[in-house]
Amino acid sequence: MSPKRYPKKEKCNEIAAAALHLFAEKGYAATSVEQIADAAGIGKSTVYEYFPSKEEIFVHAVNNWIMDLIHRMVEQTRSIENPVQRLNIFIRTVKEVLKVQEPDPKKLFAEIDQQTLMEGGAFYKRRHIIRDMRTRFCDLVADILLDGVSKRVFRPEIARDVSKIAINLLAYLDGIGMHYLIMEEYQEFEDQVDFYIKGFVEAILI
Amino acid sequence: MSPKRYPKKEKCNEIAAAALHLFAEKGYAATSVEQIADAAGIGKSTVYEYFPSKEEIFVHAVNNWIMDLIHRMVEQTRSIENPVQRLNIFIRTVKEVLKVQEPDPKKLFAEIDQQTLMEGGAFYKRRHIIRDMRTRFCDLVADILLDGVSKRVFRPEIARDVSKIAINLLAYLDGIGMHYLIMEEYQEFEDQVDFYIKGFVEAILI
Amino acid sequence: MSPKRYPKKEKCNEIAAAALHLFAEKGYAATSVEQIADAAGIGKSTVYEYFPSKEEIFVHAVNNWIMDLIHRMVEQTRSIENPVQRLNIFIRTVKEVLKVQEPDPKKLFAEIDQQTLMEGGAFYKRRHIIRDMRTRFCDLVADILLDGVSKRVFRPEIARDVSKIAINLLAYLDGIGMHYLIMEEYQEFEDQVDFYIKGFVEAILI
Amino acid sequence: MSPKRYPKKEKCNEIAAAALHLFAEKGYAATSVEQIADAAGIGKSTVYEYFPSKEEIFVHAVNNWIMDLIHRMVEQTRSIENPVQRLNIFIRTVKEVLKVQEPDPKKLFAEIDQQTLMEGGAFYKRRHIIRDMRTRFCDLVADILLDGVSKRVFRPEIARDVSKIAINLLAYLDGIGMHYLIMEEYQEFEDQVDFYIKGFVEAILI
DNA sequence: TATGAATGAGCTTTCATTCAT
DNA sequence: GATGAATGAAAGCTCATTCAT
Repeated sequence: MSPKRYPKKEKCNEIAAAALHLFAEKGYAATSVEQIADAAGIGKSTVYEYFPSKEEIFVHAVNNWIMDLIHRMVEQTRSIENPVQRLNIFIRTVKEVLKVQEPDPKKLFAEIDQQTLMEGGAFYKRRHIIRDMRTRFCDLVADILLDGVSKRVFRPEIARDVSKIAINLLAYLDGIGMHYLIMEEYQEFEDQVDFYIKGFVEAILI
Repeated sequence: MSPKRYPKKEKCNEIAAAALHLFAEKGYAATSVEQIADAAGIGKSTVYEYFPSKEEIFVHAVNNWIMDLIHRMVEQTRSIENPVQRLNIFIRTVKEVLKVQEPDPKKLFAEIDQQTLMEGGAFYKRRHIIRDMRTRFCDLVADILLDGVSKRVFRPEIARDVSKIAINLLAYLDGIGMHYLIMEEYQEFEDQVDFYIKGFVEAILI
Repeated sequence: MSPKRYPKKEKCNEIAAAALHLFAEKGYAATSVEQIADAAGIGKSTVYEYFPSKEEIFVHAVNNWIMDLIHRMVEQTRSIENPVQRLNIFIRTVKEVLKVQEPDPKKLFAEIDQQTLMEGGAFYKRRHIIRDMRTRFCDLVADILLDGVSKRVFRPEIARDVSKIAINLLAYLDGIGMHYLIMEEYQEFEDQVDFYIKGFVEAILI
Repeated sequence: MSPKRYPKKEKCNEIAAAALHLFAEKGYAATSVEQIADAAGIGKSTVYEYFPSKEEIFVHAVNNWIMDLIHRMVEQTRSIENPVQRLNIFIRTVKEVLKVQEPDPKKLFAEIDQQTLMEGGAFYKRRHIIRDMRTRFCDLVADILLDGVSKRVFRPEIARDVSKIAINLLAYLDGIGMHYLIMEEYQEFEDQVDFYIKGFVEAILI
């Protein structure tokens, strides 16, 4: 609303975006505010005109990034009628997201988890943000599954365990992303996921 | 050979063990060498008699811990004849390992992943150690599966994809551990894993 | 002359007044120009339209405050005929001044002393301002005493030492203000001063 | 007791002593830890081996200094039989203490008062230390006065108000010290005090 | 072997001040 | 006349590492 506020918000996002790349590359601890300032093309102390602390930069940057991610996931899968296709589109979107190189989302997830877990981490006292995000991802998957059940495409008995199934699917995707990040055989990653999903779909199809 | 070498190795392990707990609790970056020395009951500079750097302590500690872990996994599952039971024992051992409180293995895995991924991390130039470990876990699972195939308990067609299946199973276990670490509903963790494994076994049983 | 000049002066005083409260509350060093600007309801850089530096704000603010103080002291005591009563009115005015809560004059005096004494303090190179003020207070007391002598109410021999006596009285008032500021038994403050003054008056009365 | 502790304590005192001079000269805020380190002939970070913060250096330094001051005052006046002489010795010691150039005690008192008064000052949450000190000085004076009363040298009626009298005497000494620090006519300082004390003694002598 | 002591390099953060608009 | 934006300089503090003993 206020005409003054927008440029400030805009710049906040610019700084946060620059920071996100560094955090993904080197991690939170190893990224200095000076590096963030350099990457954003401003002076070190200027950063503090927009954020009260390094921690806040991280939280803001991650928040922006995750919100955008969730938004895209929802958008991509929203209007598709066929549940199997919808599930496939969801998986394709996940794979696409994980394929991005800059900033590498797998590294970011690792960093976020770290900062959520460790005492004194940037998200340690804000787990709720991370939990919310995970919950929303689960809800998205659960929604697709229940939609499939109601359209008599997926087996009716999965309705009862839909939340467990969604969590397990996301846990797998988390884990396999991490695995290939460390193993670095990126080319096999998609095959591997496809193989998993094939079994997954088979198991829930009527 | 040298009679002095043995006590040196012993003490290395003592220090590494003390360090491991701190690394798991607070993370690598937030653990200072002084804290490690205190925990090991020695002077700060004495630590440098046994390790050339903080990084080396981490690598050594993690190495010890993982080697022990793998050894235990192999031991537990080695001599069991029934493939289904063997798989269940494997899963039970994994769950038991993940249940340990001190040092929390889930946090350690997160920290290890972090240090493997991030530029300048302690394992960044030693990914091979972490990869080896993952490979050995995969081999263990693959071994169980192939054993089941050859005993005509598991479907023969899984033999072709045994490596993919093993990787996927471990990825899931990784991911679900992380999930519950962040969501903190520990009590549901075992249920969730059991639910997954039930579907998994059903899918591979003849 | 210039019609613009007057509003400028007005605003200077407004800013200085706002600053004075902050200086009294938190001290010179701990008060930032931003806080002063906020308190004055203007932008930070606008402050620099009216003052060339933070130091100048302090000097101006203190100057205004002290000038007003002296003026009031003189006004209150000017027209009283009876020397004893005049002295009492003077003391009563001092006590009243020291009782003010916002801005606390004792804290201000402490801050002024500090800034006068310490190398690089705001008044370090302008001691003359503070000295002038002290001199004028002394002169006021001396005037009261000499008036009493000439009216044959105070002992004639004090005339010779009138300046010493005045300085000592003011030194005492300074010191006792500070004492009670630190000891925080404000309620006893007036009793203590009255006790002192009683002795003082007895000693100089014929 | 512990043989390790003593050298540490010794060095603490050395650093504190070096710091005291700087604090007296430039004030607490304007003295940087680096300057303290330089003055003590050690590296900046070495200071933090001995003190956890700059504030603690100040508190320690002031504490040492004040304890020594009180000790000397007590020593000087302890064994004197004649109450008038004892009072004079007390005053002489005060004057001597205030005459010291390095570190200037008057400046230090000003700085201590400042740090006691201002929110967030080094002594703000430790007023009790400063109050204790003031109380001990008062007790010393009160002791001298009561001794004089019991020896029938000082008027018996002062016994009732001994505490008030002591406070007033010290307030005066505080104030006059400050006065001459600002006015810088040091040479007149002693005359002025002597003049005051002469009147003071006359008033209490039988 | 063991360590107390020392430190340099680097971090996050603050703030008085400048300047284009 | 007023200010939002930017910043250089400096502060307090941490910590892995070195070294003499």
